[in-house]
Amino acid sequence: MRGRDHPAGTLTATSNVTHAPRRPRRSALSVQRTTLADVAASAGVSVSTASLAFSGSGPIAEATRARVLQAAQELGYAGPNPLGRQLRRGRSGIVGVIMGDALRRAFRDPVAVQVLDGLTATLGPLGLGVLLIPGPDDASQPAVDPLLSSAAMDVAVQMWGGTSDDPVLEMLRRRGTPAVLVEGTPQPDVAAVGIDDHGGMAELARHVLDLGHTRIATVTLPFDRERAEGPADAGRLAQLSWEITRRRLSGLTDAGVSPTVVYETPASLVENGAAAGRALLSGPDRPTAVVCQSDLLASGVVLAARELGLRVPQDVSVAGFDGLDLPWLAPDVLTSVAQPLAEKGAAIGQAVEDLLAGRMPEPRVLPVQLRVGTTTGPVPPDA
Amino acid sequence: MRGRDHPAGTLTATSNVTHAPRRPRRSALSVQRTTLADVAASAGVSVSTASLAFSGSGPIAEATRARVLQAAQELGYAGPNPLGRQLRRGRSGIVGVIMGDALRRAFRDPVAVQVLDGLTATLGPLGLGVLLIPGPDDASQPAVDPLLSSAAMDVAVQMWGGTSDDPVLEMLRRRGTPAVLVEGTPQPDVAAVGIDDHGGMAELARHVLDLGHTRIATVTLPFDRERAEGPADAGRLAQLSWEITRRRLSGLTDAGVSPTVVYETPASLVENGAAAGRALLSGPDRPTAVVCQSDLLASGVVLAARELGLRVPQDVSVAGFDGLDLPWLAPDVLTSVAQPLAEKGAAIGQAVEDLLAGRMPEPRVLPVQLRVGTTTGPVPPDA
DNA sequence: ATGAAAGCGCTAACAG
DNA sequence: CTGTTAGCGCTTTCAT
Repeated sequence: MRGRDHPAGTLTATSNVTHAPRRPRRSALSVQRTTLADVAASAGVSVSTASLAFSGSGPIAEATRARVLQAAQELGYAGPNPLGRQLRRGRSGIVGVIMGDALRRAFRDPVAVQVLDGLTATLGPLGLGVLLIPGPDDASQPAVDPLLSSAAMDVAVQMWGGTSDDPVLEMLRRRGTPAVLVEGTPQPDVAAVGIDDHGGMAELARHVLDLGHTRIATVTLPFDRERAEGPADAGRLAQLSWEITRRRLSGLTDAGVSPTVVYETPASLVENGAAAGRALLSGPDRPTAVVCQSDLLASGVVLAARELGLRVPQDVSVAGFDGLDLPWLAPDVLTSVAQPLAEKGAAIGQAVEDLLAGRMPEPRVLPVQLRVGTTTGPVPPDA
Repeated sequence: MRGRDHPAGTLTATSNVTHAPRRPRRSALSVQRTTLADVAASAGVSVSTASLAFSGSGPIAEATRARVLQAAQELGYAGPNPLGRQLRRGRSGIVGVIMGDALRRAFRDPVAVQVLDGLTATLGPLGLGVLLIPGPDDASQPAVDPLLSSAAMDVAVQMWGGTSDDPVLEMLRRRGTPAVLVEGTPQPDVAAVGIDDHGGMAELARHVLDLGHTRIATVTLPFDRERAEGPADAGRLAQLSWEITRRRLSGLTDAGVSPTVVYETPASLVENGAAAGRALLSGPDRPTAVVCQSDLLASGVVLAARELGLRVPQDVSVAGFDGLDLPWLAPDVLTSVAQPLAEKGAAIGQAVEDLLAGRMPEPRVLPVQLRVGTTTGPVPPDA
């Protein structure tokens, strides 16, 4: 009883006798929208019955339903106002998807796009919609998008999520919004979907080692919100906070590769790979193999190699991660580790469904597969 | 005066004596969420004052606000529940964006992505979020996504929208949702943003004509939801219902080009362009120039030409539309008509803002610019 | 099968 | 500057 008791006599006094009858103020956009009450009145039934006619839940005589629908038709009523329904049900039907990056970059990454596609395909039939929430742009921007703190959403999905003290996760916890973390650090209160980054990268590493390479450089995904660019020294390596980057890197080193250079990029795009490629391949002591943490980065390195007149794989081997189809790299086919992107999206969708049903789903780790293309070959004899 | 609690004796007649006190049923997800009323009680102020403390609208003593915020902090209250706020305000803060295609395809189109990026950049500061709504996949699917009829949104944006009897627009009208139509047929009740397709394509046509070409084929965007593929005969041409396709086509013909073939594609993607290119360039009497309605289609044609051993532009000229940066086509640079993509997104955002303010914005037609690259050249002497 | 009542959580108009 | 009151539009018991 949150404070609204009145002494008996006061009721009339405090009641709205003194208030002039208020004109309901409406949006300028819509002239007095029709409500379910209007429809019910017009059909000569109660609001609750009219509600039944639309929701289909609960018993209602076919004739009555028809009458209600008829009345709705006549009044141009397009169905229950979602806002009222949402408040009543305590559900918005919205899944917030926090992209792993600023949208302009995120959408250029086929990995993000294909996962998002798989996700929407799963969510659509559930009647759930996707609200796009931009991820961290760079460290100069606020850490969490305002939408994250104010938008209505039943569940949030963080695409390649961050660390355990990630401000995004903090905010979601505060709001009590259940979350699915994709490619992040597992946490007890958050559902997790990921792939076997470590295993996949280790397999790729063994492939490259088997070819005889020893001077192997690696080009990585961003380390953190700083998004630095260039070779990472020990100090910088210690700061590596993005889990996906860390796991792929440790897959490589755990398989026995000691990279000559760990080259950090600010984003997983072709141009960043090209920049890395130019830096790595134009100096002295260039590596005979460059293992990249994404296909986009790898294709940039291939482009840079071509630019520098180096033959792939005769002069330098290049490998990526993700297993994208990159026809424009033709005639080359990238050696890569394929991850099941659509399945990943579907798995996220299932996790969302579970959370909505009040269940915490088991962490999912999807398998990956080494796919040898034409961009890796034996170490050059003169190297 | 609906159902508050009153001192036992007074209102017993009208009150719910017969009703057992109900346990409020909550989502299984959240254990009894804190509300503004709880915070207000804890801070010793009224709910409305507490509301003021959060919204910042209206006068409130600094000390009071601090006390409320403090109480919120202690109770772990993350701010007003958006559902309640939305119902009360009659606004959801959501802009539904109906993509021009199934998401998996839409996201592969840099045009859609860059416009979407420009749009979100404008909408973000306005506190508006983007709800993704898939567009029509093909004719076998339902014409409008269920989200369109049930999701809460204040405004809808239809990306390269359809015809005047478009089922999407019909639905939005029924719901009374204001809409922005991008690249569609102008309509009195809908805001319009587009580019000068006709003029741009005409300019491109003149460029090609000036180079001496006469056997000119054109590769077009989809005609309608059917998404047929192949040369369009007169009958098919009469069915052309997507405005953007029509305008770009008429820009070409109005400039004096009579295409040898009008080749319709099911989507604006590289592979569709490649398929068209193979079809157009491998037969006899092949055109000396192929003018495409998008850069993605054009780059597919270039790839097909290379595949067939044809030199671009010595053997065949290829032109596109959009002005995308396609580095992987290197060393070629596509001749194209550049459209201002980010500005387009921003213009859409402004239209949304206007509609929300109850104003119908003037139709916007953004300028385009011919950009001559390396893929168009003089007609081959032997042709 | 239908109706009455309650109330989801919030903001805004108004009075003081 | 603060509190009171009303009610956004709907769904859901519960009683009939």
